Amino acid sequence: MLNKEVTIYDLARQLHLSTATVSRALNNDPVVSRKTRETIQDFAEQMGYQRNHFASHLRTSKTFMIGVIVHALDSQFITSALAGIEEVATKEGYSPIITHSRESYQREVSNARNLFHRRVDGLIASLALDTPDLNHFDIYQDKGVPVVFFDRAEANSPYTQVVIDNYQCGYDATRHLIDQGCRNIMLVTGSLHCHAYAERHRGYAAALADRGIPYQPVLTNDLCEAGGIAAAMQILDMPERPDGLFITNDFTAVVCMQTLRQHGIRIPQDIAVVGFNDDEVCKIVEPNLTTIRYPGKDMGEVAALTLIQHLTGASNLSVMTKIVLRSELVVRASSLRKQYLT
Amino acid sequence: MLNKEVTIYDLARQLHLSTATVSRALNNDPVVSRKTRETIQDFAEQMGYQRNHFASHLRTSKTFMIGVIVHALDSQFITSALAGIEEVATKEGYSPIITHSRESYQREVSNARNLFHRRVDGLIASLALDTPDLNHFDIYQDKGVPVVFFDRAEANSPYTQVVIDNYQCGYDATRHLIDQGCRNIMLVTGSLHCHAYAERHRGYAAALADRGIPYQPVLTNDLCEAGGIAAAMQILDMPERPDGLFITNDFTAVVCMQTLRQHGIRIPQDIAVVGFNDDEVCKIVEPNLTTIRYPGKDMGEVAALTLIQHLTGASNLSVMTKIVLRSELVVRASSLRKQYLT
DNA sequence: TTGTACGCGTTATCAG
DNA sequence: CTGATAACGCGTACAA
Repeated sequence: MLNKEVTIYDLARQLHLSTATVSRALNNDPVVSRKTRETIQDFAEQMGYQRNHFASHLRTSKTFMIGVIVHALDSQFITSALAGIEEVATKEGYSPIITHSRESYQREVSNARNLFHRRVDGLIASLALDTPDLNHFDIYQDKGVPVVFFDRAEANSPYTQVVIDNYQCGYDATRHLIDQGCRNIMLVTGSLHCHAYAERHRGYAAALADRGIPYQPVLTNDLCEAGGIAAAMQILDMPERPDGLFITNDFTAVVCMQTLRQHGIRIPQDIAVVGFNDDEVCKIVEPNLTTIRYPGKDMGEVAALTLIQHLTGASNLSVMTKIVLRSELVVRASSLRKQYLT
Repeated sequence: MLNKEVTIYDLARQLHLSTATVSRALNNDPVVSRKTRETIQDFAEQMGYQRNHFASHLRTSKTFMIGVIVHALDSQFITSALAGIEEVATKEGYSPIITHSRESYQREVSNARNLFHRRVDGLIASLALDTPDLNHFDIYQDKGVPVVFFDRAEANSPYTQVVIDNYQCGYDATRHLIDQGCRNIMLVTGSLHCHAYAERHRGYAAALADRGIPYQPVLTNDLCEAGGIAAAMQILDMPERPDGLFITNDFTAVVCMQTLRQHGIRIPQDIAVVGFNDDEVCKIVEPNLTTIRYPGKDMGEVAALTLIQHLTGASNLSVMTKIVLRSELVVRASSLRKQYLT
């Protein structure tokens, strides 16, 4: 149990070499003769030597840890992104420390501090809904620890962001509904203080304006199960119901759609629906949900790779302000209303 | 950018005290006079001092990091468990390092090594499907680093496990199908080498035996989307189709069910279906899926709490071999076949 | 190509 | 109650 750890001292002593040589050999420093290097490496292996990262990092101040802050864990998009981050990071010899703000600015701040405390080499973050500013990342900026935002980022910040073109997505989704004959299209989305949602909203409004279609007041809510039901109930209560819905979250869209159907609304004949993310549930719900494909895994991979390449000096984050990934409209039955029009 | 870190030396020098006193004060050691302690703490705060965990842990060999190995990230059950782990760990001052074996024994081994390397204070793990033994955890055992398994654990191991009663779940699900008039019940599940699946299978067989119903050959597959489709196709090809299906994964069950329906099978009239996990999709698919509720978040919380209490000495893992959480059958439309029987 | 010796920031031991 | 000092294990000038 309390087996003393094997250290480079032990190796050095038993091999009648100096710790310096051992250290160099273990780091594969070519300055050490190939033969000596191999002898040392083999012996280390055999002795069950394991580098003590703490001592090592105390010297080098590199931790090979990457901090991650996500705003949620119950979203398929986010967990895909995490899978991407984990995969790339592990391959490159970094370990991600994942924290979770649960959409709380306060927890986001404390996570940021905590990770900084732990001396992560870099940070990947997606903002909480109510995050008003980026001041809690100043410590990173000040100390030159790179930060990459993904998904939820602020518009103008000195940090690199990996995102999709939310404006275009909003435009495309809305345009598609218009093309399907909708003239009274309602947007159900998250807080417009969040830049991503604001952009989708801007795209929505632009698509309407381009066709001279009147703008509808927007419904904002938490985009959870309750939000979907609430949206449906509000729509049912409206004197003049919309004929198209663009809901910027698949799960909420699905719940909303089902609630509407339970009250006799036909999808897509009465109301066409478009979601956002392309979660698996889109292909399960009846009718299958039209949505925007949002490549979570790719986004995680790109964010991690970008950060790590910066850390290894292979590239430089400061020249890149924004990386935009491909996203696209995926048309399924829930929005194909045109065929039913007389 | 290259602001030199504030260290206890800086504090000591400026306060005309020794580093020993400063260190003690920062750890709130009551041996230091209250007044001195406060002076030091205030000054540290004001100077923006931050403890260097690496130096500290080099001395104490405590890292306040918990390793986590999961077999998947694309499962709602697992991400709920992760949320539970993250929440408890953070509250207790620990940071989880999450790794992902993607159902690969090899990656599980390398994750285990890597986390051990990083000197985590403890480990929480759920095994990959094809993990043949627990030898890769011997290093933890040898060094006295506690390990807790959850969800996927081995039957007889010296490690504490947090699980549900998979035998009982299998029994209850099967019994329910029998009660609904099914007499030809097929089990679709993951590899029976995995203890959890083996237990569900044992429960299934026992329920059949108790009622003298013939046992059906079991269909095992990867319990993914393709697995659901494959299972459906096999069933469609059978000369004598089952009238009940117990599929030990909701998503697979849903896909299977939909494929069957596309081929004219009525659910539950022709075939009643029961899933496993109680993912959100159960309430979205038509008909709603009967399933076993598997409390992911609770399981994560319990696993983390158990581990941390052991670490803090508040309890002792070695006396607990197994913690069984509550699980239950949730009946929905997909299995209510009795009403249709003449 | 290898060795010597010091420093990284803390905590622990011992002595005051 | 406080101080001096030796570890902890590693990496790296500098010297040989």
